Amino acid sequence: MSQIRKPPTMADIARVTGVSPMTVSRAFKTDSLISKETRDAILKAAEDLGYVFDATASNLRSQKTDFVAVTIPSINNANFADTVGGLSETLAARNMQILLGYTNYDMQEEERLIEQLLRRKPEAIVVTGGKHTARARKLLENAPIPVIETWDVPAEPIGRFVGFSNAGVVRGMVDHLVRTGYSRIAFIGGDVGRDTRGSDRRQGFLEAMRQHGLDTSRLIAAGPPPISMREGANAMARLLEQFPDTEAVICVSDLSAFGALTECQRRGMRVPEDISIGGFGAYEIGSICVPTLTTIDAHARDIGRKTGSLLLDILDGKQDVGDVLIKPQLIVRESTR
Amino acid sequence: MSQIRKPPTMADIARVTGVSPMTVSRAFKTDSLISKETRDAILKAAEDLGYVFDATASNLRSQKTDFVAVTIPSINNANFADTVGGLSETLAARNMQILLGYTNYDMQEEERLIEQLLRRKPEAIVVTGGKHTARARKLLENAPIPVIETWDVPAEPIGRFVGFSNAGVVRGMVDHLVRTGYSRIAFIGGDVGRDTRGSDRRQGFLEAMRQHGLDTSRLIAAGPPPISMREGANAMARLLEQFPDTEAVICVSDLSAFGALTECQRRGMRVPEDISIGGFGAYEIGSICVPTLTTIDAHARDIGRKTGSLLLDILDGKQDVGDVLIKPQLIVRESTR
DNA sequence: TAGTTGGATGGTATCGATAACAAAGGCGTT
DNA sequence: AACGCCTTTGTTATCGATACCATCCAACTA
Repeated sequence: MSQIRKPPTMADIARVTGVSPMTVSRAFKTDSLISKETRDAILKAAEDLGYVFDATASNLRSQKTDFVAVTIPSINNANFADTVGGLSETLAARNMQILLGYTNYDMQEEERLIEQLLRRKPEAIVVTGGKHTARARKLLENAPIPVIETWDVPAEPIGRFVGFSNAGVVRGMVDHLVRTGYSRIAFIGGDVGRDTRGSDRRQGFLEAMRQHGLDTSRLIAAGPPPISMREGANAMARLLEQFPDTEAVICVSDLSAFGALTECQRRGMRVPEDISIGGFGAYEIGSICVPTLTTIDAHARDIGRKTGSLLLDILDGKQDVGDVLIKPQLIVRESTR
Repeated sequence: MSQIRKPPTMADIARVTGVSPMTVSRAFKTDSLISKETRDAILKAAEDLGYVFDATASNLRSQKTDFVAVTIPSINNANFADTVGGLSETLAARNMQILLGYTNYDMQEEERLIEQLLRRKPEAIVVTGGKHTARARKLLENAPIPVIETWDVPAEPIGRFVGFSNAGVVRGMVDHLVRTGYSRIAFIGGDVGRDTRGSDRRQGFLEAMRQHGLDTSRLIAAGPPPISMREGANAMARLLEQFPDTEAVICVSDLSAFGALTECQRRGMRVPEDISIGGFGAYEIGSICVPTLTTIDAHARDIGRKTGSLLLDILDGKQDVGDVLIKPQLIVRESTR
C-alpha cells in the first residue's frame, strides 16, 4: 500500500533502458525526434517501473507550467462555473490546467489570491471583474504574463477584457419594462460595496429610472452577496411591505428572482398578473419554473470560451488581438407581461 | 505594460540587500530564524524590485507543493461545489491549494485526470466515488501520497474514505414512503453505467422495493448524468404516460425533482395530493420552492470539511486515523404526505 | 568515392530555491 | 578568563527535467 523507496526518475528509466536521460525526456514529448523502437522501449520501462512524470522539475527548467490562473467570486454560482467550463474546454486542447481561486466577492481576498496564484508562475491570469485593490492592480500590471478581465468592461483595463456593461444590461431591462407599461419598478440586489458587478447593475437601474423620470426609491438591499433564493424571498417580503403598489421587480440574479417568485406564490399573488419579476443570468431554473422567468442571458459559457481563444491567440503571439464585447440578451418569458 | 527584462530572483534581492540568497529565502518563511531588521530590509527590497516568489523552484527543491488534487464529476453541481468549499476552507489554514479536475461523470476521463494531477506532485489526492478503472486504481495505489475517496463507501477502499452508502439513502427514502402508505413508487435517474453513485441509488431503490414486495418496474432513465431540471421534467412526463397511477416518485437529485414538480404544475396536478415527489441532495431550491421538496441531506460541505481534517491528520502522521462514515439525513417536507 | 544532409542520440549546464551543514558573534555562567 | 549555548548568517550541493550544442551514422547526391 505505501511506498518506501522513492519514486523512479527519468534517470532510472535511462539506466534500465540503456539510453541517456535526455532521450528519455524526448520519449515523453510527442513532437520530438526519436525512433519508434527507442520510444516504445522507454515507455514500457516507464510503465514497468511505475514512473510518474515530474511536472515540478519540468516546470522549473522549461519555465513553463501550462497553468492558467483564474479567480471567480464563488464556486457556487452556475454562471461563473459555466465560464470556467467554457474556458476549461478551450484550454484542454493545449493541455493547459486551470488553477482556480475563489474571492468570495471580496477585493481584499482577491488581492491575496492573485498574489498566491502568481507564485505558481501561470502562463496567464484571468480575473472576474474589472475593479481591484491598488495592490492587486499593481501585481497584475507587473506580471510578465497576459491578463484578462472578464464579466465587466473595466474603466481602466489592465490587459484585455471579455465582458459587458453590467449597468447596461439592467438599463435594457428597465427600458423594456417601461416600454411594456410599467412605472413602479423596484430593484432587489446585494449590499453596496462588496459585489462590484451587482453594484453596477443597481447603478444601471438608478440611471435608467432617472432617465425615464421614474421613482428610484424602491431599492431593497438583500445582504452581502451572493444573494440566495432565501434572501430573494425575504427581500420580496420586505418590498411588498414597504411598497405594496410595486408593479415590477428586477432582481440581481435569477436565483433571487426565483426566491422572490416563491414569496409571491406563498402569499397567493399571481405573477405576472399582480406583479412582474425579472432576473439575470439565464440560470436553468428560470427557464423551467412556473411561471418561467424573464431574464438576461450574459452567455456565461461563451465568455469562458472567448476568453480561452483570446488567451491562446495572445500566447501564440498573434498581433491583432482585441477586447471582446459580449452582447447580453434579454429573454422575455412568462414572469413579465 | 509588458516587461522586457526578466523577473527578479532571490539572488537579485540578496545582491541589493547585501546578504546571502539563503537569508533571503529565510526571510520569506514565517517561522525561520532571522533578525527583524534583516527581514524587513529584505521584504522592502523585494517589494521595490517587484519580486514574486517562485513556487516552481521551491517545490522542486523542497519536494513539497502544498497542492491537494481533487476530482469531482462536475463543477456545475452545488453538492460537489459545497464539498470542495468545505475542503478548501479546512486546507486554507495550512495554505494548501486545491488542484481541481472534472471527470464529467466518466471513469475514463477520471483515469486521464488522475494521471495528469499526479504529475503535479500533490501532497494528497481526493477523488469522488469509490469506483475506478483498473489503471486509475493502480495509479492511486502506487501514488506515494494519501488517497481519500469520498461520497461513497468503496467496496475495496484504496486509502481512507469519507462517505455514505448511496444505495442506503434511497432505501431509507423508500422505507419512509412505504411506511407513509405508498406502494406504487417510481424512480427517475440517469442512464445506468455512467454515474456510479446514481446507479447505486437506483440499485438501492430496487432492493428496497423488492424487500417490501412492491412492483419495481417504474424506472425512468432520464439520459446521461448529470440530470438537469429539464430532463427531470421530461422524465416525469414519460412516467405519467407510462404509469398514470403512480403515487410517488423518487428522483436522483433535487434538481430533477424540481423539474418533475414543474411538469406536474403545468399539468394542473397537485403535489403531494395527486403525486408525491422526493429528491436528493438538500439543494437550496428544494427548501424554498412551492411546495418544498422532501429530500436527503448528504451533508456535502461536511464531507469536504471532514475530508480536510482527515487529510491533515494523515499528513501530520497521526496514527489513529480512520474512515469517516457520513450519516445522510431524511428531510420530510411538503412534497410528500 | 568523397561530400553532404538530416535523423537520432549523448553530454553538460542550468532553471531558482533551499536542505544540510558550518561558522561567526554575543551573552551568561562558573 | 574560558567555556558552552543560542541566535544569526553564509556555503555548497541538490531537487529532476530539459535547453543547447555536439556527435554519430546511414542515406543520398554529385
